[in-house]
Amino acid sequence: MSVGSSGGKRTSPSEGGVCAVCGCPLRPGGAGRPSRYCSAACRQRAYRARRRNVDAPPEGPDVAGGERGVPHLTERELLAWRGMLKVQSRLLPVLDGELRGRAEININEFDVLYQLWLAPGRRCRMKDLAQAVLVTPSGITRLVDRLAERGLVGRANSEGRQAVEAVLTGEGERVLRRAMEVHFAGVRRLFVAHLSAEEIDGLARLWGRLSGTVAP
Amino acid sequence: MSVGSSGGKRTSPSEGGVCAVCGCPLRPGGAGRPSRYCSAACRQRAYRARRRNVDAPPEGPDVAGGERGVPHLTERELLAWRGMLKVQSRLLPVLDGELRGRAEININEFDVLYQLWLAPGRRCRMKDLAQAVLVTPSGITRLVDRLAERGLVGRANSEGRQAVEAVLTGEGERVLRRAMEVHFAGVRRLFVAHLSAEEIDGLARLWGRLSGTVAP
DNA sequence: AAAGATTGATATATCAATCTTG
DNA sequence: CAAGATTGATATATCAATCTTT
Repeated sequence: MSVGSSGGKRTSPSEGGVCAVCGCPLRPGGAGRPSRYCSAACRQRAYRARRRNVDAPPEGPDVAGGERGVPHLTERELLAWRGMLKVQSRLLPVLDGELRGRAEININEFDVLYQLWLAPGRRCRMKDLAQAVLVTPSGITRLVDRLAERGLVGRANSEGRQAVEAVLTGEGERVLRRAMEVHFAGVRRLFVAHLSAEEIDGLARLWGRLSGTVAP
Repeated sequence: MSVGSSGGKRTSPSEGGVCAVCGCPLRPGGAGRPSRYCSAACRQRAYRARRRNVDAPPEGPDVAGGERGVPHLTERELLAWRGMLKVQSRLLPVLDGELRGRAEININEFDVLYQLWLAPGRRCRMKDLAQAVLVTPSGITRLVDRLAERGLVGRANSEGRQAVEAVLTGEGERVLRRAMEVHFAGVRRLFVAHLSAEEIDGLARLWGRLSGTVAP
């Protein structure tokens, strides 16, 4: 494919489909991409047929390499910033996977249960919960919906107030205890274990200072 | 609403709708939630009618507060970890918004253009690009699709190789230069400006060490 | 009217499968 | 077949609007 192509659409498989090579009916197929061929052999045959009429693909423009420094930041500062992004986006999927696999909740659901558990009375208004979990109001509504369907939290509208509160249930607390066991062990193994006591202190101080700079 | 309710569904607005109070036809309405009332007045009337037959909602279980320490981590270690999550998830939406508003790309699209710009020949295989941008293979396919539709990158399949390469176009580089101006100024203002030189160095070193611990 | 919660539409990521090519 | 890329289905977040209650 040549430069500038945006990978245009190919012919879609016919409805209720037959193999594009031999015409055999295709298996119904469940999730994932639907197949156009009844077997790997037919797929190969189609490939070889295509190969016969292609010519060498044109080259893309080879822009000369130049400066790579970025505006406004030194290399060191760039590393301090992008390193954080990298570390976090490598670690979070691992921690999320551990929770899904061993505690049946994802990492955002964990955060909701954890924040409720921290709060006095194991309860928190939706608005404050959204702040703590770092999602939007609609995000917290749907997170709580999912957890409520499983009986891990309830909704309360105590004393005729406008605000709705989410409340951690007994079952929710049981799930959370198991999840904390898994999750915080993971945080230690993947993050804390690689840092010195001074670095831990330094980070804790530094995050505290930065948290003040972008208001919630 | 009482505890344990999961906020069950309400009657949905009738198709092609009329006001639930006065029966007037509803305005067609564009995005967002469709309305059930023709005016705020009718909405209020429905509310007052509902109010007449509700009794005090039952209270939720008020679990006694207990221990709040978490397993496996000290308080300090917990701060060092959760502070990073908090700072990053507060800063990223701001930086994303700045890019969308002033450079017409989002922060993941920025990352793709930036990584291509860093690479020799302004080009990079899809697989390596996915690694650099920290998304899955299907994620990078779709990101490049979007950018290619706008002419900011192209696809090349040079020298009969299996791998596809994404290539930064001239237009892509123009957009990127503007975006870097906006973005890295934001990173300085929101992050770097609040740290000492020693802290910057410390962070850069520390991220380098951690990056090695969870393999790409 | 305003604060807070919810909802339909939508954007965009991942997952699980297939396609493409060597 | 294996490595790499793509795609349909799906999960889940945000956005823009309305609903709910004070």
